Order: sequence, then C-alpha cells, then structure tokens
Amino acid sequence: MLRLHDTMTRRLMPVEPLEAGHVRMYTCGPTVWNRAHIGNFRAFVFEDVLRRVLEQRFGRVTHVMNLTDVDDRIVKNAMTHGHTLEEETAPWIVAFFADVDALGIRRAHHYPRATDYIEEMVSLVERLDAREVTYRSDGSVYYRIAAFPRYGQLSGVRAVALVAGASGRIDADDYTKEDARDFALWKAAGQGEPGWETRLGWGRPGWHLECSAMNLALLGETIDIHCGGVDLVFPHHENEIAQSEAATGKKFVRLWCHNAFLQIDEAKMSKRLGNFLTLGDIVDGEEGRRPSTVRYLLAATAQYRKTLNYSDESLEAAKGAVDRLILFRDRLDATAPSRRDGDAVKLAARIRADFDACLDDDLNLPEGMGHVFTMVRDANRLLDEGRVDGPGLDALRQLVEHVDDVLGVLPLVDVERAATLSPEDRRMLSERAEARARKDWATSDQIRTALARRGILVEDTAGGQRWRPAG
RNA sequence: GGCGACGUAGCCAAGUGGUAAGGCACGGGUCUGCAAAACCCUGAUCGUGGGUUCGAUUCCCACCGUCGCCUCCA
Repeated sequence: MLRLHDTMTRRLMPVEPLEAGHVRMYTCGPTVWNRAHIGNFRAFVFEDVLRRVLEQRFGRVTHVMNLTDVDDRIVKNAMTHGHTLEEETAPWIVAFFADVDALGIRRAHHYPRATDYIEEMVSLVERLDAREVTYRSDGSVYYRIAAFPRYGQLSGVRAVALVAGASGRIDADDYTKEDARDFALWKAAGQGEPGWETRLGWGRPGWHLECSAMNLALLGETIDIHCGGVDLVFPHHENEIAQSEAATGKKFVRLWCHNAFLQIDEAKMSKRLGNFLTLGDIVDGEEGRRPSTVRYLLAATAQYRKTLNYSDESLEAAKGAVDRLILFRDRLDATAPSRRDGDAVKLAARIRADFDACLDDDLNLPEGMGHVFTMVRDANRLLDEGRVDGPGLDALRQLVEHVDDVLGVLPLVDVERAATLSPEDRRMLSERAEARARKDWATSDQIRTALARRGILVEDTAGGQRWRPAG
C-alpha cells in the first residue's frame, strides 16, 4: 500500500482516493514570468514520479497544474516591455512546456491559466463575502485571517509568531491591511495597469485565489492530493485552505505533499539569489549534459523530502547511473536466451517487490534504485555465465520496463541517441566497422579516437561495435 | 525571535535497536588486438558529549555546524 508523508498530520498516510481507482491531484505550477530553473523542476519531476506511481497503483489519475500568468512581477515586466499580459507570458509558457517534454514529464490533464478563471475567482470571493471573512480597503479585497480559526494548522505557524516583513521580502507598508497576516483576494489596479473590470471593481486576482478557484472548477470541493515545494506551505497553501474551506465548508485536501529544495553552493537555488541554472544552461553548456541525466539527478538521487545538492559531481554520478541502466537494457536486448536457467525469474520478482515497497514507503526512489542496481550486478553475472533463459530474459526486461515506468529516463536516452548521430558520424562508424573487419587496428583506433572527440563513445562487443553519446 | 529539516566513506546518498544499500571517483585483478562494457577484490562504526538498553548509527537530552520558512519563491 502506498503511503505518503502528509504535511498536515506530519505522518505517513495511506493513499486512499475518495473515488476508488481514481486519484485527483493538483500540483502548483510555474509563475510564467521567466524561465523555470531546475530547482523549480525538482518539484515538477517529483510530482511526475508521484503521478506515475499513482497510475501504477490506482489506474487513473486526473492531474491539474496551474499556470500563474498574472502576478506583480508579470505586471511589472509587461508594463516595462509595453506588452499585454499574454504577450509577456507566452514565451515563458512555450519554454516551460519545452522543458517539461525534454525531461519526460507526463503532461497534466489540465493546465488552467489564472487569467482564464477570472469569473470563477470573482464568484469565489463573493462566496467568501457571504461567509463574512472578507473586507475592503483602498479598492482591494482582503481575507480576514482572524475569521478562520484553523489558520496555521498546515504550517504550524502560530498567528502570534508572525512578524510582518520578518523575511525581508516585502515592504509591509505597501499594504493597507487590518492585520499583517491578512492577504489580498483581489487587488485594485491603478490606471494603465493590466486588470479586469469585475463585480469586485477594477483590479486583478491575488496570488492564492487562482488555485482555490481552479481546484473547485476542475477537481471539485475535496481533492485527494495537493503538491508543491516546501516554500508553498506558508503562506500559499495555508491561504488556499482558508479560502476553499471557508467557501465550501468542506475539507479541501486529503493529503498534502511537499518536496524539499534543490541546493547549490550550500544555498537554495532561486531566482532571487541569482544562483540558478535552467535546463538549457546545463544541456547547452560546456559540459553538454543530457536531459536524462538531469531527470535522474532530480528524481532519483535524493528522496523528495530531503534537500538535494546540485554540483557537477552529482550530475556526473547521475550520468553514471543512467549509463549503467541503459547499458544493462541494451545488453538484455542483444542477448539470446541460453539453455541454462539461473533463476533470473526469481531475481526479477524479488527486486520488483523490493522496488515497489520502497516507492510505497513515501516514494523512496533512491532506495529503490539501490535494489535495481543490485539486480543489475547479479543479472550481469548470470549473463556472463550464460545462465539466463527465455523466461529469465523476459522477466528482466519487464522489470527494467517497470522501473523505468516510474524513473522515466530510458525514452529520453533513446531520443538523445537519435539526435546525437550526424551523417558524418554514421560514415565514420561504418568505416571503422570495415577497418575492424580487415583487422586494421590502427585505422580502427584512430577513428575511435576521432569519434570520441565528437562526443561519440565507441566500444566493441561480441556482436560488433556499439556506440553511445558521451557527456 | 517563532517554526522546521539536516549532519552516514573522497563526492552524492539509502537504511536499521544487534556491528551500515546503491551510484560516482580511486587502486588491484579477470576478460579484450588495445580500449570500453561486464565481473571479482579493496574503503566508513554513522557531527560532539551524555543518558536509556544486554546492545544505538538507529530512542532521549544537551551542544556544535549547515540549510529552509516566517506574505506572492518549487
């Protein structure tokens, strides 16, 4: 049984969807004001792994991820550039999906944009008005935290302990609120600023409102799982709870999952600190890293609730792990069944059970991969000894497929390989094969060296030469 | 100041009340025309100090260190 750490109760909770065989999941998506960096993608990759496990266990998942396409930064940039909001965000949305695809992240079923749900948000505010948890000030609408006694339950942040501006991230004077803890549901917009003329007046939605409104519209009043980075626990998710539960009177989320940060040079990777890298930086940079390596690093290097360190060495190690796995898959594909049987079927069954158990235990993919690599060693030994028969090969192949159904790196490697070989590379490979056929080692080695400089590693096997991309 | 997380071999990182997975790197070996891959061998007593226990890296306390959240950052 799959169990996940629930932020609300702070314990492992079994996943039991409200509707049998159908999990409803909402994950906080990007604010499209800039290109998302790989720290952001740690969250999206984690959520993708979760989604894949949920699909294995429950069959059906409805996954919603919002695109926040209106916020203070977007408004500011749009005005600076003379863009509409849509013009300002369009390129970043395109870039986001390019990275999602490059990292093999399964696309959510819905990517609602905040700006497409203005009416839903206005209605939600009206419902909150009816519950008397709102108030007006300077044309904006605020949520009165004092009216929601459960406030703070998710984050453990006690109301009294909150110090306005303690993080140094906001100028508290910018807001005219009754209480520093209150937050804007609807923000009055100035002349010439982007906004919407609505029943709440001229303005734009506050940050948290969209998630409550779109959850309600696409998944219903109570959802099974809601995910995001730990930084969203407070205030974002706390505020979502306050909005949603005050409006519906029902439990909003049954299980809250939050992933830890990606760290670089002993600090959280973030736009604000300027210590961030995008997928493009890594893939197009000098090292020429591959998306499959980045995915492995983000998905399988550390358990999702542990801080993960980014460094060139950790990328190198991730690459090594991907190589080991892909070479093993290749070997299985290239191997003919032997007569003798070394119990590979039993080995595969045992490792599969171990792997699944690790994932069931709060998605511990790093531990699961430990079992997988133990299997790779044992299976390679059996293959060396010629002790894997037909059923054994099938079982091992199916196991690799089962593992990668969660890990998701093998298809990326296949794409990378297809894109790596130029016509010139192909010509050199066939020349080398010919040289080898006539035992012209000098020419053969020379071409191998030349290909290596072009990023193609060639190696010889009993079945002929094979190659793989370096980097 | 409030709340929380973490500290395991050169690096990354699992894990357990009974003497510690896996990946990368390093060294030796088998195999190979050479190399690669693969396989074999080799490395840590788990931040520090106490406590509980027959026994703790794993539970408790203190301390040291690192990191995060505390209003629009995944």
